[in-house]
Amino acid sequence: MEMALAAIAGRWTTLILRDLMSGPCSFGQLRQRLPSLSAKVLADRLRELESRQLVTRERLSGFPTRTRYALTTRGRALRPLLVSLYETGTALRDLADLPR
Amino acid sequence: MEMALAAIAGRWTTLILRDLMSGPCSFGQLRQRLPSLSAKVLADRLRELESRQLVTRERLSGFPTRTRYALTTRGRALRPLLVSLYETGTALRDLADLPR
DNA sequence: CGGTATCCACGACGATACTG
DNA sequence: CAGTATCGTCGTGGATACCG
Repeated sequence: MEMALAAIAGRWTTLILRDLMSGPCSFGQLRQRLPSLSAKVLADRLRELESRQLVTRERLSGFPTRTRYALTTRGRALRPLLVSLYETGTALRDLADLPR
Repeated sequence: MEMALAAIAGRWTTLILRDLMSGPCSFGQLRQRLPSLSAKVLADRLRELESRQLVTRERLSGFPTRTRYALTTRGRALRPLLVSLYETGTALRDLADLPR
């Protein structure tokens, strides 16, 4: 459990992973999908995910620079966990305030 | 996903929930199972879990005082998530350092 | 476009001591 | 036994400004 929690630790991390689940993204694309997230925090998260070997970073040639972030095999291994987070959230919502 | 993450937020929270999954516990029993956790932090977590309606607190009569913590229906709804955390952790361990 | 560099505020965590 | 009170530290997240 600690390994999995460490993988998704940090605010916004799960949302970034979710976006990458549907395919590689550039830095700017991620910013567009997560507008309330500053560049610094997004860069922090991506560096963390890279160091955890969940995401790869690839600089594309040309100018202006483009960067491509993609999930690794380890990163894709998190998909069932994200699904479980979603399903659990739904279950909690359905049980909100009603029973014991 | 935010609902589920909010439910398990906080250090030690998942471990406390896991212990309660196997049945109600007293404060002291939880301390025994989580020796590296101070009384203050355990009390903090239990108050949070209570306010999130995931755990109930029941004071038993007699002296010295005993307290019984138990999961609510909402709390039990977290079981699949804890299982998924465990399985994902195992999967990450199996993929450690090896492939892309 | 894709980031860094600074700086700050706030809150979580934890140690220690004490109490009904 | 089951907590509360107090206090300090440290890290995280965020705002803002700037750079190759």
